[in-house]
Amino acid sequence: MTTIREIAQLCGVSVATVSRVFNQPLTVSKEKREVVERVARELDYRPNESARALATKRSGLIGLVWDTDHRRPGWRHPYLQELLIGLKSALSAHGYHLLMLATSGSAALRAVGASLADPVAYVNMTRRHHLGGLVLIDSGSDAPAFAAFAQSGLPCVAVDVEVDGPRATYVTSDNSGGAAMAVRHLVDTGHRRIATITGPRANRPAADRLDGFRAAMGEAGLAVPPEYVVEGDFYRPSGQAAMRSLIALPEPPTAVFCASDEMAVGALLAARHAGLRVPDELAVVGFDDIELAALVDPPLTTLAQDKAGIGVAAARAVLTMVHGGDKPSPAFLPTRLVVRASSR
Amino acid sequence: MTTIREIAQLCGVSVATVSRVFNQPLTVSKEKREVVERVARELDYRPNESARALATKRSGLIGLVWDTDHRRPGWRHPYLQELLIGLKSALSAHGYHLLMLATSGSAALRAVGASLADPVAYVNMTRRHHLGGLVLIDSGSDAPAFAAFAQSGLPCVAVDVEVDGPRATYVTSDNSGGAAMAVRHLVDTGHRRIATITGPRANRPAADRLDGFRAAMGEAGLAVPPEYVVEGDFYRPSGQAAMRSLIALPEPPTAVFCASDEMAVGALLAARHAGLRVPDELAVVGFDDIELAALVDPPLTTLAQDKAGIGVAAARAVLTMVHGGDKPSPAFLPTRLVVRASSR
DNA sequence: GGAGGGTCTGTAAGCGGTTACAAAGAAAGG
DNA sequence: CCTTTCTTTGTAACCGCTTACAGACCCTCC
Repeated sequence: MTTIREIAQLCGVSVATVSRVFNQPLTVSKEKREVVERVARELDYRPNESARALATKRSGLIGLVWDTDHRRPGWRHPYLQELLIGLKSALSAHGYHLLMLATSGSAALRAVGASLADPVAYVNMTRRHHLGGLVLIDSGSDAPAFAAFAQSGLPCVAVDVEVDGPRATYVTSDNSGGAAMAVRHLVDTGHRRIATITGPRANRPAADRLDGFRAAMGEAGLAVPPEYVVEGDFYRPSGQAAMRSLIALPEPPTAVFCASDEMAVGALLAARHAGLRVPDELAVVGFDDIELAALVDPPLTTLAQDKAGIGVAAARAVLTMVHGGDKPSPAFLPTRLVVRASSR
Repeated sequence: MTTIREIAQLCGVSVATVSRVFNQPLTVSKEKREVVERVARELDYRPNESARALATKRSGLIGLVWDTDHRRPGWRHPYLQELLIGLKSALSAHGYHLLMLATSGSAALRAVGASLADPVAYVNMTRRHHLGGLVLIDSGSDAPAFAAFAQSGLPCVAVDVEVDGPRATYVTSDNSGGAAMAVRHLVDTGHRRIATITGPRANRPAADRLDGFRAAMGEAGLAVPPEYVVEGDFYRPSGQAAMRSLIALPEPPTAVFCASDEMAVGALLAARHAGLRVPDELAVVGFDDIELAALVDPPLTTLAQDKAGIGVAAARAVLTMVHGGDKPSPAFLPTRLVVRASSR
């Protein structure tokens, strides 16, 4: 690897001048600048990132905190891949790389005494690596830990979790708006008895979807009896169980809005087991637009999240703060109603 | 952040001694070692990774090269999430973090003139960040670029792509063994006319699956007419098209082994459109065991890959080389036949 | 012609670690 | 008791880059 010193020597200038050419080009005379640039190009010079990070206390790295939930080993993020694509492309565009930090439960973190339950060590890690900021991806039960990150003062952007702190914000879909769209769609197709299967009460997106559901039902002049609101946990089995209980009601709903596609698939299964025809006897609407949604039978009407867009928004937010900007307000990305055969 | 110098001062020893306590503890007398360790713990000292990387030319980072294929924007890795979980947990266990490198097509790489087609810049990036090695995740068309990485001399481990180089190896499933299992299963359930829909010819796992198919058919004493081997591209539409052509044959197969679940789902769709009952009139077996496989109608018999295990194996292989070991031979992880209703 | 003010450049002191080398002290051997 | 050897420690150079500071040079203006 060629160093700044070799270039300086070849060009007959000092190392400071070479460094300036790359960092504050305008302070160097045109002639020297051009010579240095030419030589650097010929030698394919790239600054050593470790040295640069050491000297400037900044590295071109953004940390990614994504812990796999060991209490729910089968749990999968509904759109991790698209999220990463968005994140990565937006970060790349600004010359940043994404560092996936070691997870809790790992020897690496145990060695430094860290776990998501003890975010201090994570924050420490961030400083040691001179990370510019953190992107926090929820794995179902990290919200309390994320709150601690947010308090640390590091630039933090959480995805689908509400956090607050001096330099912390979050990005999520317009969950209440999406839920409202679902309700309006069901009302438009003639339904009056509409139930919902919610996500965990403590989960912000889940709460917002429920709020949106209630608001839109109110606007449509429809009542929401308490037994029409069943709490699930976003996973398929809970959707199936919830649907079973709804079907068993004396006056079962004719339509159900599920706060996740996984639960909606569970609801479809329960309906099938009960011999209910979808969408004729029961309409089902999900949320997420996971790949599966288009492929189940019948294909699922759902609210598509702008998955990559959420990644891009998270990247932008963290970069804004890294570059010294004020913390952006939380972003709520629009969802899109995708009507398929499970509601007609 | 506390530094080594502060600790040295507090303990009344030199910085060299403190450094030794962490790097070569046995060369320091027990008394001093204990004092330093105690003080370090009290001050919650952690070495600065940038400084350490600069001095040792080693960072605790492994690079991840995963480019999203811009020519196939909809393409998704069939098991990225599980792969990352495996990778990350195995790397974490040894104190390494995973650095997702900026992708081609990004400003970051254009700035340094890089793209996957020009791996030199990637390699350069690896050196600048003092990365220990690279894990290469195929996005469908990166094999040529990966070959160049492998030649660079950096420790490289590719997933599902065959590479060779001084310190390059790869990890994949036992593709031929899996395919053979599929054939034996179909033969056992009474099939004689068995066709296959393959992946792209240039793809190593696809080729291996075809080899395994042929070998097992040979062992069973069954012929494989050329029209029973149709090339697909792993994606659903190609599976659907291939199945259509198979159904149109004068003597159509009674069973088909698809080299991916995506294509198998396509085959199911084609069968449904043609009015063929699965599994009675046509048995279908896939490969991968993606989440979808269990949920299509009928649920798909498939060969489950040890997705997280592949990540773990890749991590182990790269760490072996990082720690100076010889390059491990390619790993072929066993697959597991999951029999579902699409073949009975 | 000299003071005042830019512009450009080099010197050198960091950033926070690691480690070669030398020195000091202790232990072992003759 | 002296030499040799081993253990332990400190000094200082170095990793490669950034940047504060000061000096050199050239203009402009009075």
